[in-house]
Amino acid sequence: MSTAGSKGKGQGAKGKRLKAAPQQSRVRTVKEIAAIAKVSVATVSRALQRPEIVSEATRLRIHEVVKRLGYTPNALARNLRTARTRLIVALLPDIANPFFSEVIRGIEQVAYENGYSVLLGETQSSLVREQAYADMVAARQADGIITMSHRVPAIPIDGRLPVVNACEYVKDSEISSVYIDNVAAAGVAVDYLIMLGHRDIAFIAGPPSSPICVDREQGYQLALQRAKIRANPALTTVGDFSIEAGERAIELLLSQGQSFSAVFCSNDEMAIGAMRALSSHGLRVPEDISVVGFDDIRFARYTSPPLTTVAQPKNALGREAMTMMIELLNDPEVPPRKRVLSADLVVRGSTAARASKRG
Amino acid sequence: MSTAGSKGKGQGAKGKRLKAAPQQSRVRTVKEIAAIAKVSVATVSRALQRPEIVSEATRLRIHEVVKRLGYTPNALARNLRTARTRLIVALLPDIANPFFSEVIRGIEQVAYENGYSVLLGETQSSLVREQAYADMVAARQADGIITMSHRVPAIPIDGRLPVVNACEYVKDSEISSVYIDNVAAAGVAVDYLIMLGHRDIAFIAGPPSSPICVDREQGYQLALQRAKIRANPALTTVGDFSIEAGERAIELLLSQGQSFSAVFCSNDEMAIGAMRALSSHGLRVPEDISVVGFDDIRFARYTSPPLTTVAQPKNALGREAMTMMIELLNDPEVPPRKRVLSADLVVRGSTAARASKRG
DNA sequence: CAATTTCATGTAATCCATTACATTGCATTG
DNA sequence: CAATGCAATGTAATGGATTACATGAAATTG
Repeated sequence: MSTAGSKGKGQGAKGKRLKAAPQQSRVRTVKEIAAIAKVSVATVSRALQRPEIVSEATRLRIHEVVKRLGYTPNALARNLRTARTRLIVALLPDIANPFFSEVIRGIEQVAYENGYSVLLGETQSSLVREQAYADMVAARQADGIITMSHRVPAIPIDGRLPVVNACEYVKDSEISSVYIDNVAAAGVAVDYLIMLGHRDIAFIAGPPSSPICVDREQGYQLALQRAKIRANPALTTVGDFSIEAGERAIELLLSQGQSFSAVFCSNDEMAIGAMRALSSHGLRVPEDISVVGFDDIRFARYTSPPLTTVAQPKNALGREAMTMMIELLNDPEVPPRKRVLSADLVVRGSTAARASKRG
Repeated sequence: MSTAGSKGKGQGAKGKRLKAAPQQSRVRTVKEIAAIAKVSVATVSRALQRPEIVSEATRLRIHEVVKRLGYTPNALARNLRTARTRLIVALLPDIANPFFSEVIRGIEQVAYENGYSVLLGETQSSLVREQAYADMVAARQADGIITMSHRVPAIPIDGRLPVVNACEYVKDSEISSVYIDNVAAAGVAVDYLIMLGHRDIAFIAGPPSSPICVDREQGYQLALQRAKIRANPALTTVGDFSIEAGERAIELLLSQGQSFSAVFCSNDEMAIGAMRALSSHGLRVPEDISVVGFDDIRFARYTSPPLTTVAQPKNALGREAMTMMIELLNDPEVPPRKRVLSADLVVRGSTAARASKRG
């Protein structure tokens, strides 16, 4: 069932080496433009940077030449001089993760609107790679870093670190962060399950190294307390945010003979895994077990049943992070901020009132 | 159900402007390192670039100073001099698309392994943005472009364009491309449906502007011909690769009263949409209708039923594209190649033998 | 031992645009 | 009309590294 596979062929047809066609169009420099337009390089630069301070006649002349020769100023030279690259590193563990890819989209949008570009910093959770990207800032190849992990990369420069934290947050009060109130959001989700009559609510946590996971767990605990439900520690398991982790968590609970009528998961992937594992054990969602996820990734509404989940404002998180970054770069004196966006519970088909009788 | 929202406060507590703490650690330059290590700047540069040509004593001395002062060479200055940025733009319509995000991951991996970084060029299919990223190459802010669309961005430089095409392909024989044989791959999928006894096979096509979509449709047509099945044009509809498009396509077919026992979709999202629409009409997959997708995105195996689909080697496509790009940058003389990777049909639960009797 | 390499290092040009400072000419003002 | 200001443009310094070319010393060769 494999559909062929061929190597590229060797030498191209006319593989002679045409030595860059004698086409008159080499790479241009200000100097050439200046010479042709009969002005100094300074004037060319000014005509391009701040046209209003150049007389109309010269300006038009220069622009004509620039256009005719297709001149584009060398960004490297400019950046070296101005000490700004207009590049921002977006540091994230995994670009294929649907949550992060939505966030990065928000980042990209605001970046584009402001003349910045985004450098992809996929770390695969490796500290080495994280550091490698942080070093790009030190090497002045990027102006700042938006990190989606809970670590603040060490950048050996002094003064204000050009770092903004998104989704996750760090204790460091010098670092601006955007995130949601995970304790509250998780609480809302669990409140809802309780309202549906569930009392034995399992929790699939994320890696405890990340503060947001701790918060979500705390939200879960607090919600139970509010409802005067004694939390059963055996109902809490830890996963790594993968679909498989969700499956394993359910397998574990079932194999231990735990009794529960609902599961709250720290992210949607684990919820999807959980739903799969449940149905493969003949348990129906939501009739037998209700499932709630977290994030509201693109596919959450297309699972069957559609997943009830806490919707993070993914795009807004990204947009806001980039906005803060630009603010910070424009004025290193602006005080760091911790910005909290709101998250909403989206009720879909994976949750239902607790069945009158059942484990 | 909303969880708070707060603005940052105005002036910071000690908002005086501390004039970059007297901490002795400013940004360093070769000059300083050279002065401290009592050598010339050339020697420092050499000690860092090609340590082997510097005597051991000096090398160690320089490295010691570099380390002690935490010196990182200014990448902008280096890039300006060497005319290389080691940055590659990855041009794609949508980073949140799970197919592309896997490809870009492959790109990122090879880039990282070779000391390159990836600049995210999300275009939202806008020509303006596509051009904006292409211009970054002209401005020497990036070394090349890997495009995942079927257009070749216009870069006003001469000689070999530093462009590689991934997933899609362009006619231009001067541009290297990596892709799968879409005609064959689609054919394999449809052959399989035919083998299961299906004869009325609907096809949900993608945007005809893209060559790969044309190819997939052709593969579908050819497979029918091979089986001597007269293609029913009414069974082919066009979508835009979105889940909603898949739903709409099915709605349309059903409302027209078309009869079919299988649907082949040009991508997985549309297949997911199709499955939803089918089941919302009380049609069971695969008992009543078989569904086949294309791409094998991460979630394909987690739909219910799990989706039978043509698995594109997403990571390999990305890796290969970046590999070609590096080759091309290292030697602009290497002839352009068209590299075809193999794709395999992955049979899961959304396909079954045609029911003995049924529309 | 003189002649020739080789090795290690230094000097200075170079990459290309930005911009501080200098200059020129003209208009305004008292 | 001299003095002053401003507008337009030019000259040259600057950003920070890389590297071609130059130099001196040590090693090799005949």
